This record gives sequence, C-alpha cells and structure tokens, in this order.
Amino acid sequence: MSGRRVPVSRRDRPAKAPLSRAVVVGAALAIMRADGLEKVTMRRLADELDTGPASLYVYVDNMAELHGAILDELLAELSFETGAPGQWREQLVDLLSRYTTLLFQYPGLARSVLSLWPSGPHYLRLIDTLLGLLDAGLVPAQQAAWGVNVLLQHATSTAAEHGTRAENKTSPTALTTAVDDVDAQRYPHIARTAAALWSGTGPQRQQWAFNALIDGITSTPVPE
Amino acid sequence: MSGRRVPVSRRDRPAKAPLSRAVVVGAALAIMRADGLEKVTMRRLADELDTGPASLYVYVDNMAELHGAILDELLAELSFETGAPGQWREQLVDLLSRYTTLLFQYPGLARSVLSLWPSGPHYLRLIDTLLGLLDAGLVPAQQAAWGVNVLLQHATSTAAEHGTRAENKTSPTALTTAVDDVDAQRYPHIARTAAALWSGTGPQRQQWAFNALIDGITSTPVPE
DNA sequence: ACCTGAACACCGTTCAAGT
DNA sequence: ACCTGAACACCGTTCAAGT
Repeated sequence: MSGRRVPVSRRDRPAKAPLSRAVVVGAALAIMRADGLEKVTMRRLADELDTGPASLYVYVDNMAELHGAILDELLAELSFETGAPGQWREQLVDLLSRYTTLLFQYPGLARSVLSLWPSGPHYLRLIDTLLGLLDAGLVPAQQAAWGVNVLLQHATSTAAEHGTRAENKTSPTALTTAVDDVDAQRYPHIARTAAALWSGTGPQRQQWAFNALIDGITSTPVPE
Repeated sequence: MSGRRVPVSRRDRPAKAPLSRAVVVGAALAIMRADGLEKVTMRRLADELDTGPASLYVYVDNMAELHGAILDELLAELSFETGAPGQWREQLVDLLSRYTTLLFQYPGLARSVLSLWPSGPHYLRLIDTLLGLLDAGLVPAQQAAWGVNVLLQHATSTAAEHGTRAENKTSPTALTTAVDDVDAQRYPHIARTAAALWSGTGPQRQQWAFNALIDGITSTPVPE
C-alpha cells in the first residue's frame, strides 16, 4: 500500500476518451451533480478523465471560466417554452422560478456565477426569452433592459443565499436568536416587525419578490 | 537561508499583544483593507498576530464566521443618521447606496456575506434603520419586512457582481462581443434591445434599481 | 482552560520537457 | 501543436501535547 504511485486504476477504466472542451465540461457537470461544486476541482476532474490537472488548461482558461461553462450546460435542461400568449407576467414568474429552482441545488455555482457575466448560448436564450416576455407586457425597452439584470441578479443571489447544499451552515436561527435577545429599546423597528420578518414560506416570499420586482420595473421610468 | 525555522522576526515586532476576538477581527479587517479579502487567510492572520493558525480557532469558529465578523466591523463606519424628516425615500436610497459603495470595495466579502445571515450589531442597526424608513413611508409592515431582505440582497449582490477588485476578471466585454456576433435571428430581443442593455453608468442604473425595488415593495401587497 | 506544533488532506496554476 | 510530470506556492482545520 505504500510504494510508488502506480496508476493501476487507469487500466480498469473503459478506455481513455479523447479529451475536448465538451468532455471536460460534461465531466465537471457530472461531478457537481454527484458531489456538489466544491468537489469539482481540477485534480478531481483530471482524475476522472485519466489525465493530469495541467492538461485541463488546454480546454478551459481557469476555474471561473469553467464555472461559467458548467452553468450554461446546466441551463440546457431549462425549458424556454413560454406557453399560451396573453399571460406574460405569469410566464415571466414561472421561468424565473424554474431558473431559481435549478440553481437552488447548486448554491456554490450561483455564488460563482454572480461574479461572472455569463455569455453561453443557453444563458443568452434565457435573457432573450425574458426580454420577449417583458416586451409582450408592453414594458418600455429601456426599463426591460435594466430590469432583466435586476431579475436575474435577484434569482441568482437568492439561490446563492438560501441554497440547499450542506455548505450552507449558518441558519436564520442565529439572527432569530440575536433579535429575540435584543432589547426592543435598541432595535425598536426589528422588535416591532419581528413576526413579519420570519413569516411565510420560501416559495411564498419568492413569488412575492418576483412580483414586486416586476411591478417596480414596469412602473419606474428610466430618467432622461 | 536554509536551516530550521527560527522565528527571529517575532523578536523584531513591537510586543506580542494579548489575543482576543476583537484583536483577531481587527487584524483581519486590516489585512482586507490593505490586500483584499483573498489575503485574509488563517495563516497570514496568524503570522500577523505572532501565533499559529490553530490558535485563531479559540476566537473564531471558521472562515465563514470570521467573514461575518469582518462585515460587522466594516459596517461600523457606516453612518445611520437619517437626516431631515419627510424624505424617507431619498434617505432610504442614500443609506442603501452608501452600504453598496462600502461593499463595492470588497466584492469577495459581499460574495461571502451573501450566504451568511449576518447578525452583528451594526448589521442589525442597518436593518432597523431600513425598517424605520419604510415605516416612515407608511409601507405596510409585512411588505417592509420582506422588502428589507430584497433591498439588502440586491445591494450585496450588486457589490459581489460588479466589485472593484482585481479578482473580477470577466468583463461585460465578453457578453457584448457574444451578442454583437450573434445573429439577430437567434436572439431577436437581445438584438433589438442591445443599445439599452449596456446603456447608463453604474450609479445611474443603481439609482434606478433601488427606486424600482422600492416602488415594487410599496405597491405589491403580500397575499392573504 | 488556554494555546499551539505539526500534521492531514488537500488546493489552482505554471512550465520545462516530452511526443 | 498538443499534452503532462512535477513542482511552486499555497490553503482550512484538527488534534495530541504542552502549560
């Protein structure tokens, strides 16, 4: 069990598939689905592909760029069907909810994506569809353009914040306790609003938030 | 220059200050201000404090918890003065803008904070002040309670997304190019809206976004 | 109780050298 | 041109052992 590193396991594998960007990204997505984004390391990925970590840099620039590629691959499973016409608002909320639900499973990816400007085909399709729905709702183009960013940023950061994986340790309990213990003197408005702050289920709050965002976007003109 | 690790440097330093949580967090904040959050590692922090990394775990639970503490320390420099009465909306936008500007300098911290539920005294003060301003604007308590979360999440994720540090490599250029090259056939709404998508300065878009959010929060009733 | 040396179990990325 | 072994320069966290 000691001794030199003998790559015996490599012989046990199917047959070394030729590498390509698609194969690398696909393997990365598979690892993320199985074990979470935190296990998608260059070393683990290389192992899975029967090569060394250095080889991956032929196909991806770096970790951040790989995360962007994983996102786009993940978005392939999102349906962009906008269904029956005349209900642009419901369709908008539905699409945003499905995008959020998808990212909810991978909060680490959401966190990473937040500091990227994704530009993959599926992400562009998402933006395009959202713009189309806002247009169907007769939202002025300038508000729609800025609004799409607000909507996607909200969806992504919601996934990053409340995501479902074990990584997410700190619970709202800490805040709840902190505020319970606090004298109403010091934080009177928190004390007064306490019940409302923790009320509602995740989906209820999310539904409300999307609707509030859409309301604001449609009703707030861009200056000038 | 080879040889054993002789901690000569420790003798050169002022005098080993007694450790405490406050000293640890203060040193962490100082490193972040000087070199960015990515340099705030347990090892660097320990070095700075003339001790080993293991010793820090007497005062902080782990990295995530330390980030929460750094945030609260950073928020100490935020002024919560709400100025003249009768202009709750302007004061709300002003406070949110100042919070965003502060976090803008430390996008890594913003990213980290997004998956925390901060509960430090300065963060609670911020929440309390925001709730007070919404109350002054006669916003129903339930909408205000849910709305504060939306506002803070937007501010924090904006800082995480567009932050100013070098870490942030991917520029909107990638997207701009991607969309310029795209045939208007495939993404008609993006092509149609292209000019509007990249228009405006950061502050203009931020100002608009905060106002749209506030509009939505004030005008969208919570169901039931 | 408080503190820490040393280890455990990893990282991303680069680059000289091979084919 | 494409690929990679090996190294560089680090990480967070734990724990047995000291005081």
